[in-house]
Amino acid sequence: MAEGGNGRRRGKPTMEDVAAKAGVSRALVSLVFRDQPGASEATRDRVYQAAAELGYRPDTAAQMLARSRTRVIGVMVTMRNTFHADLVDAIYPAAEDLGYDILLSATSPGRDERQAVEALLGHRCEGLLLLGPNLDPEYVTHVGRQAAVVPVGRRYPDCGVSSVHAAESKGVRQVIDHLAELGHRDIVHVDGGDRPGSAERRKAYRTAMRRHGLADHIRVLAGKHTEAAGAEAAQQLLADRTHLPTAVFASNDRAAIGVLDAFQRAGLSTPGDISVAGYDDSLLAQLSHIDLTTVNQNPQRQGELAVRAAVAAIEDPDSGPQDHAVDPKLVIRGTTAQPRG
Amino acid sequence: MAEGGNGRRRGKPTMEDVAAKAGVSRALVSLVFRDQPGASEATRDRVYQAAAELGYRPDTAAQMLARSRTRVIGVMVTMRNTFHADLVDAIYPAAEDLGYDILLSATSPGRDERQAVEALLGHRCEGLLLLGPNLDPEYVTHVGRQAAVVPVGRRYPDCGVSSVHAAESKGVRQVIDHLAELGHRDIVHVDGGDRPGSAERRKAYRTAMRRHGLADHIRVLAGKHTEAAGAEAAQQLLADRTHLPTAVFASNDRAAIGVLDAFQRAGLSTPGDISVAGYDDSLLAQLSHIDLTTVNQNPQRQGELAVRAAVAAIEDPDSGPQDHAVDPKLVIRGTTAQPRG
DNA sequence: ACGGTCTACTAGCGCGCTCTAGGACTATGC
DNA sequence: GCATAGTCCTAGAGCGCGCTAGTAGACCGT
Repeated sequence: MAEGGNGRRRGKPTMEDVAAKAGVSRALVSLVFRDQPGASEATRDRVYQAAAELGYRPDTAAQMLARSRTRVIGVMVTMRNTFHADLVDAIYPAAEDLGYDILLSATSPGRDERQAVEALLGHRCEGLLLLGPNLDPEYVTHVGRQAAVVPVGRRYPDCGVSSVHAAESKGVRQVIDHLAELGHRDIVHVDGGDRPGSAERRKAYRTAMRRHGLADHIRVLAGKHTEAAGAEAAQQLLADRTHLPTAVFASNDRAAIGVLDAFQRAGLSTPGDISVAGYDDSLLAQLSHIDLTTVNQNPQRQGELAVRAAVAAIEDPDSGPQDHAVDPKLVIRGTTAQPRG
Repeated sequence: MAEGGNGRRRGKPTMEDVAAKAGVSRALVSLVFRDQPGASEATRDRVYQAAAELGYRPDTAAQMLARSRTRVIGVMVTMRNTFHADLVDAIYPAAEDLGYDILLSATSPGRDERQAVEALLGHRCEGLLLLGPNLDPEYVTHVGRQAAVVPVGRRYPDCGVSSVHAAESKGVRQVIDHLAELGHRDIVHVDGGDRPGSAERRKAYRTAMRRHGLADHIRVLAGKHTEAAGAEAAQQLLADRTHLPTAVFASNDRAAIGVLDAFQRAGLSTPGDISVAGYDDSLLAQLSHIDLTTVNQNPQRQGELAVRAAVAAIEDPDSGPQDHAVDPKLVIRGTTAQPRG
């Protein structure tokens, strides 16, 4: 090994070592590393120099222990969810800005949400961002007493926790407005079953339809947030061709893609024969060969707000829970157009 | 608040509190929680009881500090990568089996791989799994001296680290064997540029073609691992319809989907007019309306092996680096069939 | 009575850091 | 001269836990 010096894995340098090397006390090194006043420029440089030479890195575990604060925010995510990925992209820089560290814990088949949350609590997270949680309110209330919990994408009223979510009704309304303005009247909604947000979207669909005087055209098909469910709903529509709607609004992009696919297989063209809109503005929707009209939920802003809400709750525990509704934005692409005739 | 007792966020119960409540010493509580011999059944029960009543949870930071071991393995992931999601699914249970904790750190636009790794090192990870890394060998060597590094999906020879990856050549060979057996001779490869694994796949394609006596039919189109790149390559093929191949093997699923889409738009049917195969067996490939023949890289096994390799290196630092090649498996779906005529 | 060997437990140091209290030294005012 | 203030630094007490060394008591055999 052509390496100079300590090629050992064990016995990493500590503050003590740095202090000895720089010829100062351990406390002074701590001071310098925490960027606190009370050390001369010259000494600071010596300390940094010594640290660099030793390859010193502060021990997070010890820091956490020593300050009773950990300055860590845990995030429960689902790896496969691209919306979560967008949120995480926003969460990291927002947390760094406020001087917090981020810990990710994934749910997956074989690792439920509770396990993911427990792991984070074990790491003494002061804040806990739950992305698209499906936890029961009792548990959230319980966890909310141990950390500043912020569910994202779902509200937990009466749990005493802040939350961040999209203003579903506004997004849905934009979709229906868009379709109605194009001249559509028969607009069917394929819903998302019991997934977070689905109930709100379903309700908002009904409201928006009524607002356009289309109450008689309200039609909701049971669905889920999967391609298969979307395709199945489309099959249901295709079973009675005489009553085909001119537009379908699916509760999320994946379902919309299933709908699209089923129609195309049945020989219908989009948006010529039928318009389709989704929800989420996922990467899928953006693919050029899909080019789906959908609703962007502004994950950037949601992520940022979630971090801020958590930090606010951490640093002032007496501040009550806050509810942040982020305005979504309609993204018009190629799957919606005027109805035929 | 209709809650009984300590609704405070600060001042979480410690081992001391549990000990006092159970009427034993702190050391005994520690013993019980570590599942070590030396405590009677009755006392164990009392301790657990007291802990439950107080809502006690061991402090990970303190544990890490006290044993000089942290028993933490950090994982660098890219959230949007579904293959990484599959790996993580396998990593969690494998780590738990061996008594290790998992910490996830995501790369994202605005957070490069080094930052993700540094964050993990700050948390004193003993092991470091790098999923699909793009780091330079010098850095990997450097980090390898501080933790047991295991790159997954890419080899770092001469860096002194173990690695886990798919046996690319075997996967590619299976694809070409499959296509050749169906009767294809004009098999074009759309490569993946400089992405990890692409060079191996390109080379393996050439070798496999020669093995089938198809050296004269070798044809590689420059690509990338995106739908757009796949579509572009397909356009290139479509430009000269008299020399259309009968099959296309893309370097990953996303590119394959781009190829598929471009062909379908051009009025060609799959697999009737042309067969298409991908690589990865991503969720996309599994969608019923895509139904892509592809190669499964066995993420389950790769994740498991990666954890084992890291633990092996941690617990016996003198064990040399090991290279684990995981056999991939061809998944035949609906986009490949006998060539027309 | 003695030592010996169990089992069931406790005392207390140290992990690497933060942070309060205070010390040493110089500069300034009167 | 003395007090006052400011600057740069150090001592040392924890943070919550793991773990080694050791103790008390029970039981055994002689």
